[in-house]
Amino acid sequence: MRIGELSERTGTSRRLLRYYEEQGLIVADRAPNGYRDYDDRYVDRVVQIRGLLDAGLPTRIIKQILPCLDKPRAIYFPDATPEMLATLEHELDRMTERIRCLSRNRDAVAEYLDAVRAYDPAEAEAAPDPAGATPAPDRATAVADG
Amino acid sequence: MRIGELSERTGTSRRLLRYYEEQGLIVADRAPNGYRDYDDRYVDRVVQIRGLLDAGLPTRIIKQILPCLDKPRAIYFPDATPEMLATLEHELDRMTERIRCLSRNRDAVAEYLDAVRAYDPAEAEAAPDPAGATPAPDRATAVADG
DNA sequence: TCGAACCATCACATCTATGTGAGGGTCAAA
DNA sequence: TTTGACCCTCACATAGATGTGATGGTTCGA
Repeated sequence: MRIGELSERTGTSRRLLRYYEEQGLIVADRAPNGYRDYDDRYVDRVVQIRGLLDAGLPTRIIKQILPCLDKPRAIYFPDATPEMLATLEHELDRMTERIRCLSRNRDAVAEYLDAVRAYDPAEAEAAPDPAGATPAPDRATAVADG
Repeated sequence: MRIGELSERTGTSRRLLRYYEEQGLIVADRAPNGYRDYDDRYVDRVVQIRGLLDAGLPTRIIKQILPCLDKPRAIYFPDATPEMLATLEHELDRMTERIRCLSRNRDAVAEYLDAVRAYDPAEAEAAPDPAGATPAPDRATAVADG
């Protein structure tokens, strides 16, 4: 497929797809006319890249870990230089730490939202209504037990 | 404590501490001479901010979720505007997605590293040798993809 | 009293991931 | 042949997190 289709299927601008290529995250074949030509599996690959970027990893690290993610990976073993392995171990730790931090905070936010949902404004009669008069917020309805 | 000590205890530059304040993530008391004065609990607070930043959350979102993280939080319920709750729910989803993505990739990297560690070049000598011939090649070229 | 070590604000620089637009090819359909 | 929808490269712009330096005030010990 060409860059426009990949862009649509991944929700990623053409500009960024070219940028990822420039950063060495993806490599595109070229049609005789110079157009980039992408394999189907690039859809998943790009989505994965976007997820990692969104999670805070820089392209230079993503570039390092991407080769670990291909399934038949044994062929890469001889490629692994000691520095690269050290980088990977370090990034592994950082990812674990990120996950821990995110999980902790996500749980806290979830707990907060649960508590807010269980909070009945009728019980706090004099509660001010700062944003508007709508008494029923669209999504925040009773999830907790009544 | 003053900004220098907080900087040392959190491993965060003074510049960034002022930046976080500018972004509304922290609020410092001021001594009569104008110096910022921080409570002890700011150490944890700043570390938490750094963790969230590292995990890819922008300051504007961190600012929103930080109030959810204080333990005696009931007083915030009436403060929660519907838009803020919607933002939080959305961010909750994004955090969950980030965690999922990070976990998946971390596991893949860990699996890769385990495999590399278990990989004994001596065994590869007798085994089908995919690319290189010597036990310690500089860089073997990955042959067939797929 | 002096100098070192803090602190303040302000402004400019940098890096990374992105947007946007200019100037120009390719190609298929009207 | 023209038009419109693609594609190319190149270059400049922006936003967020961060570094660095200028300029000057405060504190404290020698």
